[in-house]
Amino acid sequence: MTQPEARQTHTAPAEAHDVPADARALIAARGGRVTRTRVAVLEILQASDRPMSHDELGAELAAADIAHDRVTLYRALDWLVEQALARRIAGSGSDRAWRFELLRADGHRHAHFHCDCCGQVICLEGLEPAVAVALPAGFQLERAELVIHGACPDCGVQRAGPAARRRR
Amino acid sequence: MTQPEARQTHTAPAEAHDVPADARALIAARGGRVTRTRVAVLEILQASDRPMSHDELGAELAAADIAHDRVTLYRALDWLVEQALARRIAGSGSDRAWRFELLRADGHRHAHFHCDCCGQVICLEGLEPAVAVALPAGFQLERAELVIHGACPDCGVQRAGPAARRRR
DNA sequence: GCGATATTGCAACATTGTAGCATTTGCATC
DNA sequence: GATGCAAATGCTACAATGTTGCAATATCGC
Repeated sequence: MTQPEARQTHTAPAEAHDVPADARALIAARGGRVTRTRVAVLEILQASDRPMSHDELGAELAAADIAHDRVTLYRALDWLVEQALARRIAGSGSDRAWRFELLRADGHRHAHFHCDCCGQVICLEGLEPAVAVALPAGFQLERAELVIHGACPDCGVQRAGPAARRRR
Repeated sequence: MTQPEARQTHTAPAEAHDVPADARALIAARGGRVTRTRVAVLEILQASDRPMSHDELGAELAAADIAHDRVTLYRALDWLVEQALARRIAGSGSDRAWRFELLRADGHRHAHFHCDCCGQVICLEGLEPAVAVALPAGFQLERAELVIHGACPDCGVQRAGPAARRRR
């Protein structure tokens, strides 16, 4: 998994009040048990500005020296989604893994940018899928997912030829 | 696999002009060998009005009594995509399989509707993702994928309670 | 019909996710 | 601080979806 390990993430104790709310409190408030993995996962997501995959989360946990099991991680994420603390977005591109991002209280929705080059997914804050579209009769709209594909700033510059764009 | 040559597979002369172009000709024109699986896959896609997954294609092939291998099917589809005869769209929802649809010569793009109930994907012809959006500096747009989630006409009516909407 | 080589078909493996179940842990209570 | 019990964990297995390598086969130009 081409992942340059450890991105900006990590919440140093000093900046604990930067995050929306205390992870432990959020978990406890929902009647869930405050466990190692849940707290860590929630904190990592709070510190991240883009959706993360199981794999990336796992790497972060490992980097932080937090013992965890693959299945437990899946279950912790499932729980967060179930409790409406996070939301699951479909992997776009050839990367068929789920990604997770914190759900904002304001129900804010935004589009995502998928870099076909490095596979990274980035939130496009200012871009709300304006789908007041007229669906054919009978279809019930629940939500719209908009994914923009292309090259991110990092990849855009070093992109040499079309061969570099093999699907990923 | 005793194949009585000149198998005249489908393509009943009468409906030959229904399909965009003869599958065999399309394949040959691109320098590819005209093989059982490629022709059949292309014809099935031509006859379908919605993107199909490997699985669905495989079922169609089986139904038409066309011997095929799982890997061969994958490769035939890869080839079609490579030759710009088809395009691959990411499975949305929890269904992480690719789906394929014929690429129209006019480069027409449209959005897709994913039924969260039955998992079916349908083309929304009249709906082109209007993403003349202003991407942040540095991002290069290549294409936009718009997926509308909800319930299709078939599922919409019989949808009883919220329990029926478990992710799928 | 023949030969070169593009495709196939098979088996093995990779990735991502789930299910079942015994063991451990968090936490309310004593 | 000790205790009990359900909630979580951490295994191991398994399922779904793809991919890779390679020998056997079928296409197609001659």
